[in-house]
Amino acid sequence: MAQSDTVKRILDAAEQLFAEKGFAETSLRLITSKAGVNLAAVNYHFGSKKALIQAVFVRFLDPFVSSLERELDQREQRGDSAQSLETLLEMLVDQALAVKPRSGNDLATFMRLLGLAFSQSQGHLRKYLSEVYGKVFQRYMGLVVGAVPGIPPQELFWRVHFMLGSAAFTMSSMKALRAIAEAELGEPRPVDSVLRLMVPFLAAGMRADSAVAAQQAEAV
Amino acid sequence: MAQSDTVKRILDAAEQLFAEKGFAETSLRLITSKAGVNLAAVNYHFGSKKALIQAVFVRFLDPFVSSLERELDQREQRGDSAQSLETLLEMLVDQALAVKPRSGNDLATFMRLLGLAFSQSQGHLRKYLSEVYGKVFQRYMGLVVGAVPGIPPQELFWRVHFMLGSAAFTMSSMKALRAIAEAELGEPRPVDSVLRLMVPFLAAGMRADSAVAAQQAEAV
DNA sequence: TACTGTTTTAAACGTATGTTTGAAACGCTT
DNA sequence: AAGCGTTTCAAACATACGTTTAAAACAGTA
Repeated sequence: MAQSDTVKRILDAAEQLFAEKGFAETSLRLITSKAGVNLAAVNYHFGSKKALIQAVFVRFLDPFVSSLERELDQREQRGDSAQSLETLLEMLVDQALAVKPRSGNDLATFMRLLGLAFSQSQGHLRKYLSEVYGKVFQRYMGLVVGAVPGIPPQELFWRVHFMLGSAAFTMSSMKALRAIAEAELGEPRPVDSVLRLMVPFLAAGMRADSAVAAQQAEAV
Repeated sequence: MAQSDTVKRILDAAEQLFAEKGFAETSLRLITSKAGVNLAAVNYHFGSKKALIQAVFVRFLDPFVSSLERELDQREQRGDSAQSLETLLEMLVDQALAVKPRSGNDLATFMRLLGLAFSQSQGHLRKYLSEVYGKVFQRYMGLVVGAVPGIPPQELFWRVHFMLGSAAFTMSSMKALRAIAEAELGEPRPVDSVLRLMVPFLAAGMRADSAVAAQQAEAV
């Protein structure tokens, strides 16, 4: 028969708990009890906690990346190689929104995990991610660079990560922020709408005059 | 005589190690051995590990906040109530750069701790920080809002948090990102330079045309 | 049904952690 | 020098962790 759903239940529980509490703060006992499986199941099916962490990332990142690559291929064959920055950003938003939701898995979980991969990993996970997914990242980066002329590549590198930070932080605190927004402004705005709100913000930031140039202009 | 320097040595070691590895990943034994003091010293002088974490934040955040408040007072008395967004952002950068460095304490450590305060949101630390430092934060944000006219308040609310996200994420991943940047671009850019890179990016994003207006314009 | 490989289970292992303890060492006053 | 409160120290404590083990339960095949 097909493999029991133990593996899937472990991945589901781990994904959710990692996103909530981080890696070190989430114990295997917490994961397995939430998943309703035996403690030893993790080491039996995955080998170790480290391997489980990697497996969680592979499962949620692989479909996203393949989908993104497919979309990039399509646009390339259609010939529209030079795209506006807004189009490129909207494309990311659409891909993120297209990831099929699992049990207790929403967009916020996805983004929070992505943020954790950068801020919490001791080099081991980050290295793995950049090795496996670095190619798509660079391909996308190339299009972004092409859409933002006149900015030195070093500065562009940092701006892309400012962008990533905006997304990761906003999405990971989305629930809390929406509650605050509702209490203060009385307007509950849908999640995907908030995501789209980011597009003009980020696009304008990416296209801003170079920092050095701006400082020189101010000094005059 | 005055209290021995055990407390200071513990705080120095803890500050550096927390910034490097995070809270959960840093053991008291690692801290005390790096500080050259006995293991029990932490619980004797601080009471618990949690209390030590808070003490570390108080020590490096208090001077920063007081200095920031003093600067805000001065500008208020000088009458320049309406300031450009860039000026306000640069002000934050300057205050961060002005914190006097201790042994083995540089700007990167400061930034990483600040980022951890947000990203390690799970728990008492964030609540404590917002209670103690929330007043200055709101005062500063009021000035920021005043510097960005013509944007609906709901959208401004989210943009402020996009900004916050860029800063928090970049700060907490600063070290990792600098390593990547060096590997890919071969150019090690100093930390304060990265900080200043954020100013035009964030300012432009804050001032971008409203999302709805931008979408309508694209549809034409 | 008996056999075989896979999966699950309860229990234990070894290690690392935060914390506590009681005695020793220290610094200061008298 | 004697006394006293404070600080340091080595050692132990209790707990939680990731991992391993060996037996039991299971599923499919002959």
